[in-house]
Amino acid sequence: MRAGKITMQDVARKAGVSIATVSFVLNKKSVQMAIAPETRERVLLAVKELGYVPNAAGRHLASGKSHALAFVLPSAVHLRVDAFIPQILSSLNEVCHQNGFNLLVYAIEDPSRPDAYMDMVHENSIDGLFILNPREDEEQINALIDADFPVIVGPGWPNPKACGVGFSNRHAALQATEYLISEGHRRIACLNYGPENYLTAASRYKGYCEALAQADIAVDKTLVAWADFSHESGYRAASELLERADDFTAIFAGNDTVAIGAIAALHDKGVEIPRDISIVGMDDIPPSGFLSPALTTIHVDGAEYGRQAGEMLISLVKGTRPQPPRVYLPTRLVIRSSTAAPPVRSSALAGGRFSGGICQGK
Amino acid sequence: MRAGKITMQDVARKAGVSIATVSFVLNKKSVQMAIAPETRERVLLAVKELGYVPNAAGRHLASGKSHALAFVLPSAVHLRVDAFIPQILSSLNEVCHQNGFNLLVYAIEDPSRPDAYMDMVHENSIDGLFILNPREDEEQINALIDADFPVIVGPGWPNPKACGVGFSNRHAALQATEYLISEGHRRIACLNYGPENYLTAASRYKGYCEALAQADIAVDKTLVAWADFSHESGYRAASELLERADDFTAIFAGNDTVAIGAIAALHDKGVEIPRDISIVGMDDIPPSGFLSPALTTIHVDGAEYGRQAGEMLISLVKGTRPQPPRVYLPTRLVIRSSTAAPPVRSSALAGGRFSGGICQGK
DNA sequence: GCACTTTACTAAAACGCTTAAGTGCTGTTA
DNA sequence: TAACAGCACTTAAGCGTTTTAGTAAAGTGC
Repeated sequence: MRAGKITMQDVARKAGVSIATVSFVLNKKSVQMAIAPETRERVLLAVKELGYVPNAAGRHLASGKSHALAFVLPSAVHLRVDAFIPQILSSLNEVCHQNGFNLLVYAIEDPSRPDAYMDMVHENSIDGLFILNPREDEEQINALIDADFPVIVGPGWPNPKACGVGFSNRHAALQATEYLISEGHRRIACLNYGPENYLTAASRYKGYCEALAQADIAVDKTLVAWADFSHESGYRAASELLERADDFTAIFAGNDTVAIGAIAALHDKGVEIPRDISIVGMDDIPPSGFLSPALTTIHVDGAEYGRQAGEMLISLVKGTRPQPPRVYLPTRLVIRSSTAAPPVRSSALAGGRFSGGICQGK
Repeated sequence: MRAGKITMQDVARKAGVSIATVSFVLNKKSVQMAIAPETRERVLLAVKELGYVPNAAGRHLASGKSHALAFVLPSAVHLRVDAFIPQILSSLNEVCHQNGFNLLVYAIEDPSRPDAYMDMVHENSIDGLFILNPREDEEQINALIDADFPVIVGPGWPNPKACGVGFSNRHAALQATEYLISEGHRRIACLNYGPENYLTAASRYKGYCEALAQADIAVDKTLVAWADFSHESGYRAASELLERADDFTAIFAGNDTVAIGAIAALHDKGVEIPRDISIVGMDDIPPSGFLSPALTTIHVDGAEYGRQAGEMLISLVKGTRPQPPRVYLPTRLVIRSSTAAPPVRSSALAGGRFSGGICQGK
């Protein structure tokens, strides 16, 4: 890169000490080695005057630590369209850099090689892994966890040694669907996001079914549609739903992104929201409060998600098991104006765009 | 991490060759060293049988190459709320991994240390840098470019040696504003995104001014508002605009994100879009086509943006100056339903300044 | 004042790879 | 047949750190 590379050797020479001393001064944490204050100052001065910056590769090789963490996403498409992810990424970025870690992003593109990111582990390019929404069949993940490689997964991951952050997708979907039921809806469609083998999507579907079961409503498969991650797919799935059935009064959407697509579809078909059909989403992505109608949804704090994941992972990398090892973030219902009682009874219920109105704790 | 680390030494022993031979076999590009096919097979077999994966730190130290590229964002807030960025990130992710590079993300959080990412360069943690929307006053960037460190900036970067991808913000804003003018609007408000010293926001503002000038319309500062990056700020700025003036018939929004906020504000004030006020955004983020009304905007291919930036950067890292070194991506106007001709009024026929305010209420 | 700990350092061995320079070969050419 | 070139390797010198083991000098206990 730059012509005259400054190494520890240069600093040592300038300060009149050995490179070991420079190293000890720079890694102050190493208390086992006493350094005279006067020497320390001399070294620090030399560092400043020469503009020395430690070389990452040398440090990496000698210490075995890369000072890098990876954020693994289950799908590149998901990253491209879902506004929930950038919030996680943004706070993860903050936590990492504040703690001196670099942040690698790895979005899986090739579904036939879902664990290609493992190379980063085997190459020793990273010190830890935060895997968003892993599929349960990834045996490699358990191998890593069992080998004490720092990994953060979801809190429901079926390995007692695992550490995780997240929220209960099942419970959140239950909350959303229960709310629709409490408003008087009985014919509630379900618009899933992501393929059926996508664990979070499946959990949300499970929550939907559970809510219906609690209210003694049978799940009607003609009211269940599977979108993928995009707005387009939400639009398409909602259109299909409207063609298949004309008697549902509400839609539970697996996330806000497909909900936005669905709203557009309903709008184009002349359906008025919430007068004719109510819709509730999930995630409370940034635009949700600014739609017309503003979207009723389940709020999850994406920034907190990223922050906690980052902090847990860093603690794991430093050798401390985070306490508690599994964190379920609270989710809360935010009632805005995309939901109301079904057509038979008319009632207006709307919340503000910013506050989101009524909160129902978890 | 894993207990029994396999090194080149192990592979060499197993194949009955020296570690240099293993290295030459693995880095097939190095044609300068001839290897007998039979030996090559033996080495490859040993690699496979032992499950050898090269160690990133060793390779990095010896070669001076980190095999990592960094994507630098000017603001963490921008990342958090702007849906345009994930599209760039997603395709950048793809290009990087296909070419054997890791992708680091660095969003600047602390505006007082805007060049903190430079540490990654000086530490030699990265082989190249893609800086999205850098501020022109970052002298460090020119220092890097002059020192032949691989950097991709915007195509308008004022350094003849610089390589860049992007699109003309000025021209795109011009396109958008010209369209409003061609529809008959004369009183056009401008809702900038980002602070005034944010280069892209300033360029878009410039394009707006230019379009007005071409049509002999004076820029009226009471019709110019500065939001930041978020939907909220767009909402607030549009509200202020409505309070300050009641005679504008269109809004040019600096990006779709603030446009979404503005639409919500107009909606809440009882303004109907596009009947009372037209609005045009910029970027064509994924939800824009699914809003009600669907947003007229300037389309930019975010995925192509990321892909080209990635490819150019990789070519630079490999020592080849990309041809052409500066790419302006096309932008095109996408007309949806948030724009129309201004409300018909007698004074509209006269042209010039309007005396009568338009009916904005109901 | 002798053995001892403590203090403040240094020497040098890793860490795992790349790569320039060298080493025997066999085959070719003058 | 000597000189040389090409082939298929190996040797070994780094790359820039960290860290263990060691050492000289000063301090402490009795």
